[in-house]
Amino acid sequence: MIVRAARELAEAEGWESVTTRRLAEKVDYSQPVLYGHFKNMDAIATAVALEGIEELTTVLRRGSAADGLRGLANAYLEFAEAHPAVYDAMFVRNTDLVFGAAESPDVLKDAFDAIRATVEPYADGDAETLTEVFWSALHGQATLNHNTRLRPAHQQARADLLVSLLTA
Amino acid sequence: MIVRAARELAEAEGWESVTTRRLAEKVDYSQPVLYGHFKNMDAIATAVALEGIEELTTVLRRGSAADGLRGLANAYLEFAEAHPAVYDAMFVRNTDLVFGAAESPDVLKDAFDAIRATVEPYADGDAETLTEVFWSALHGQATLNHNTRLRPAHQQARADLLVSLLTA
DNA sequence: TAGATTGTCTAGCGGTGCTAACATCCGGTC
DNA sequence: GACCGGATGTTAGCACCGCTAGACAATCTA
Repeated sequence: MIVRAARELAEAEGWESVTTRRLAEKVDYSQPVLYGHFKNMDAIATAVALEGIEELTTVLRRGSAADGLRGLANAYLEFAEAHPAVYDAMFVRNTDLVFGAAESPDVLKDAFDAIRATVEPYADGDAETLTEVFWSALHGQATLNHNTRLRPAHQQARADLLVSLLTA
Repeated sequence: MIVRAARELAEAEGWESVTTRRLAEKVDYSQPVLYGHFKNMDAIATAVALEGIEELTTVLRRGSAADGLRGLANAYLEFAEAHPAVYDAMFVRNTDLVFGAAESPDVLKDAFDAIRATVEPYADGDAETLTEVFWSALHGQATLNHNTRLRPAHQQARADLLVSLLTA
């Protein structure tokens, strides 16, 4: 319930508006109650991030099932554009989530595996590295799209060109 | 002088530690003096960003002169790693800088041109889009490297693989 | 010399994350 | 049925934040 409120508020007004007081008001409790459920404010954002990663994994699987690498890329970029605040919590804001390690939460590994499964056929030996490169490229496009540091009209062209670099 | 202090403080302790009070103390003035020189806190970060973009442009030119596309990529990633706070101000934090438009500051256009000049020979027609894609890919690697969301030991392998995708 | 301008200060507003101290209810025990 | 302890909630407050109003001194201009 707290997590849902945080997500809605972040998506509506950005994370800088997600304060403990406003969150408490939204869930109709007093402020210190939040600290009974979460260690601090960042832990709430982390919970939103984990939720988002699970959702991303399913849309990636669906996208790549429908249209391979191109479907994967489009699904990724569409998710980032549709849920920018959640995406921020996942991959931009600092969290204490541990990525790419044995002790990482399973949802993180699942998301990474979803990408790797689709990228693997195009790898020349080192699938792990190509997965990281492809993911990074998508992540770069997602974040730079978001704050209009790239030409908005050419988003699909960029996605297509990235895919063609791997498939060519 | 304010800009230098902000940059040093951000690089030493992160932007969340760059407060008007600490900044004022560092330059040995009282807090309101800052607002005589800058509209607000974000404007100070923007000034740091512009400084950083100029520096990035020169290291990119030097890198690509020495080693072409590979030199460009390495120069970019090394700059981001060496000056993470400045890089944040440039491309991660929200600024009111306008990218990719006619009214953009010249330093922004120069930086983009530095990348395009090196990428262009590998473009199949649309150099502008390939430049955006390549830049996005570098940016993604830089940011995901930074908060250890990729395997630290494989940084060079990722850069090389990205370059090989264009040159192959 | 009188007045305007410039530069800097102290003080304070409303907001932030977070915590200590106190109230209140609710389930289990004699 | 009386009592007690642990949840679960509260109010109040700390130290900090960005930012601004108003007072004051120094300097420049006429």
